Amino acid sequence: MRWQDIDQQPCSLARTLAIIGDNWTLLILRDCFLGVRRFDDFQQRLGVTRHVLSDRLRKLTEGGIVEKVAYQQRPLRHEYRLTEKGKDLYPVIVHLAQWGDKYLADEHGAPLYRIHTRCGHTLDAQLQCGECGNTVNANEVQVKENPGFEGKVLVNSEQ
Amino acid sequence: MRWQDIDQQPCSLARTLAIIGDNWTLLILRDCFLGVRRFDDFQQRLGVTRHVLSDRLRKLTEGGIVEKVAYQQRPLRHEYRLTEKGKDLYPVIVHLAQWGDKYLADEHGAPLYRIHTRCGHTLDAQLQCGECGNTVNANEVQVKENPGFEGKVLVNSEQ
DNA sequence: CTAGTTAGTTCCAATTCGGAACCAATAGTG
DNA sequence: CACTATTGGTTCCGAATTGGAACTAACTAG
Repeated sequence: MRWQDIDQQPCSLARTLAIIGDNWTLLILRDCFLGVRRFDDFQQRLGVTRHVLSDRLRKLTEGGIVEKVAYQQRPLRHEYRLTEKGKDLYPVIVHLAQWGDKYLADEHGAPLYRIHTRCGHTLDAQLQCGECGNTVNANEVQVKENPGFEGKVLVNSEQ
Repeated sequence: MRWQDIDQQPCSLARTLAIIGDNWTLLILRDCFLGVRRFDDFQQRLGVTRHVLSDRLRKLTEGGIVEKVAYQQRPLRHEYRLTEKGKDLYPVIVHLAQWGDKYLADEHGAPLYRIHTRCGHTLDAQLQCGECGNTVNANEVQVKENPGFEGKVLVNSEQ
């Protein structure tokens, strides 16, 4: 199977990764959340080649994660802004960054840190259940199959 | 810049993505969390070619996210199991899947759903601050630069 | 002896990437 | 006016990676 056909799979994660799962896209989103909006700024910060950047931004735009907004006429120029749909990916970015802070930081420590302005502390991101409000541990989650999608899962044995 | 040099960047997210950010790896991790452990099972479920799978599993092993465990001698055979470090990526997987459930499901709905066994409800994953216990919104987080890493960030303007 | 199982490796053609140059539309400078 | 800079791309080419298929190694079962 080719990677570009991965969105055909009956899996929400696979379809999500078809839009944002390739090599540069999550880094582009990191920069979006840091406020970067312009083509050349992305290109210089990331060091990605211009046609790959162009391709990824096109896919993000088609996926409704960012939108092109004209910020001037004459000459017409656009910038890329996160949509609400795009902003909903924030927990993914935070958890990825925090995992890197925890496991991959060098002797200088993490380059960035995040403050939860509401409580004033460094953000310690946790997975929370919106129903009961408790912090969720991986082993407290049970995966079930939607009847109608049979035989695509494997939920057996202790993980 | 080549993708394989991305781990040189002073960014936790970039270094994380150097291990798990390429095309198939997050799908491999999805299957890990569903209990898949064996080479051929990964291969058949994902449809990825065998040498790409081999390469990705090697990187995950080198990164300490999974470990090879012998499950039989004669002939010696190994399976791949998530380490604690790997299990710490669970929030990433859940948020990616939930985002797909919300935005990309087709008429049949999401193929899988997750139950928070502690409260019995469908898991509604939220970003939580471990310090204050509250649910965190993206605009309640302020990014600061670690002094010593100057000029790599861009925290201006409303996102 | 033959077939099957499992975890890979090897080979080749096709696709994608990295690097660099180039293009279009316009503004600013001398 | 000519020349340079800015911005957001596109085009080209050689190099690297991928997809698909076949093959290998080390056994076990019948």
